[in-house]
Amino acid sequence: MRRRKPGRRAPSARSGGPSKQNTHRRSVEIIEAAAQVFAERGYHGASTQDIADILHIRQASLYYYVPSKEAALELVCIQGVAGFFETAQAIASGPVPARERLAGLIRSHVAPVLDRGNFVRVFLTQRQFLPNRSRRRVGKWSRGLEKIFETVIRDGLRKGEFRGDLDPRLTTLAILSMANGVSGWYHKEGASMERIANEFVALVLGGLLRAGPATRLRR
Amino acid sequence: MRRRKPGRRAPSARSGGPSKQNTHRRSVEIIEAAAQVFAERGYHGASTQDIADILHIRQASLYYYVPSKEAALELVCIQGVAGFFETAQAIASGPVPARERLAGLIRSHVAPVLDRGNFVRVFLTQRQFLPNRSRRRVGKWSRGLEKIFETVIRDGLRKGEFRGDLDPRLTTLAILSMANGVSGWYHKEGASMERIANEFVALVLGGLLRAGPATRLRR
DNA sequence: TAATCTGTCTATAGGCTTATAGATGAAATC
DNA sequence: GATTTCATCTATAAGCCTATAGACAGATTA
Repeated sequence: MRRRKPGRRAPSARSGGPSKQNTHRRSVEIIEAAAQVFAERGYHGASTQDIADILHIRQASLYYYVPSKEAALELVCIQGVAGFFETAQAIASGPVPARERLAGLIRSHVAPVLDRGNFVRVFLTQRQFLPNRSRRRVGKWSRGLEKIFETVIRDGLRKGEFRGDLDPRLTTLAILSMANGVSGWYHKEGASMERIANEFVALVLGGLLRAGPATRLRR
Repeated sequence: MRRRKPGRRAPSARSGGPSKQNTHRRSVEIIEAAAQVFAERGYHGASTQDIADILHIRQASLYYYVPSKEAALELVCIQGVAGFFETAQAIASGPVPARERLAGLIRSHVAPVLDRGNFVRVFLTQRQFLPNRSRRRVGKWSRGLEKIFETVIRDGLRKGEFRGDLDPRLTTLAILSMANGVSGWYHKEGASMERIANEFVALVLGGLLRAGPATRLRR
């Protein structure tokens, strides 16, 4: 929809708004509602009216809490990645073998879909619509996360835990694609997140083939 | 200005627009442009003006070829899945072992990203915005494709090719998530599609762990 | 009690968007 | 040469969308 600046310029920063941070209970609700409609209809497909409807307030009232629709997207996206990076880093630097660290990374990567599914989905699919500045910022976190996975995989390769013929970069992308996909179908499947994570770990580490030299695939 | 070659069509039965199918060269270009902007900006984020800009025609001229923006999305999505199903079915019913059929399914699933990336991406990420009727239709194809993967996996399980403890449904979703993810990063990576497909097949069948009983993960 | 703060409301400007109507000129056909 | 067809153009209606301005009532504070 790509709107230009509508209306005239405000003489100064808006005087209203919740005095402090978005620590208000209501601010949290607003961002949750935004996450929900952005997840359901996409950023451009969602209107601020949709968000207001969920909260049973008027569309204009949103602007008491959030300066713009874009800012709401930014807040949602940030909450969609928040914690991922730190958690992953802690796991990746643990003292256990690479395969266990990778298993931990996978588990911790899919887990947030459970309680922050809307935020994760919006981050994964709508962050491209952020204004340049914040898009680059969340992009960095994203790439940082990739690097963490990749480093663990390289580590496992170097130590001989993993097959020597695999490409660390492509393997990283494959695992992340798999894990990120969960947010798209979790709510439609009956499986628990724990079971999904276990299955993913087993698949990534062991593959489908029954163990034994006779069944290895020729390449 | 900038007129194109005459269309050389049989007299049209309908009032406006190219008489037959979208067999027009120009119609093809229109849908390709739509696929491009829908892939880049999303269905709701793209305007018909954006499509027209690519083609260097006026926004209103699009309506000579396409009755509505929604119809354009439908055409793009249909081309995004077209062939997938038939190809997959042919591979799945082949006479080779399940692991080879699965490998073929994976290869044929990622391949179209090469030459129809925009269509595939739109299908994967924008089909939710189709009007109910066509959304259900492409949804059926989608679920049919899942079923094909799942059937091959169950087959490999039954015949003892695959590990007996894996969940066919979750494994299917994992593999499809992985394969579908490719459309999101292929254009940013240097790897060829063939290499990606090979890597995926190796990962899915063999896993990361170096073969041998000592390295199997405890669950 | 008066003054201030808080959260929400009404009203609306200004812009973008989809889609329709009808005009137009070049090419094809009669 | 006249007529029809094709592909595109101009103009515009009608509607939705974001964001701003300012009013207002209840709660809080001085």
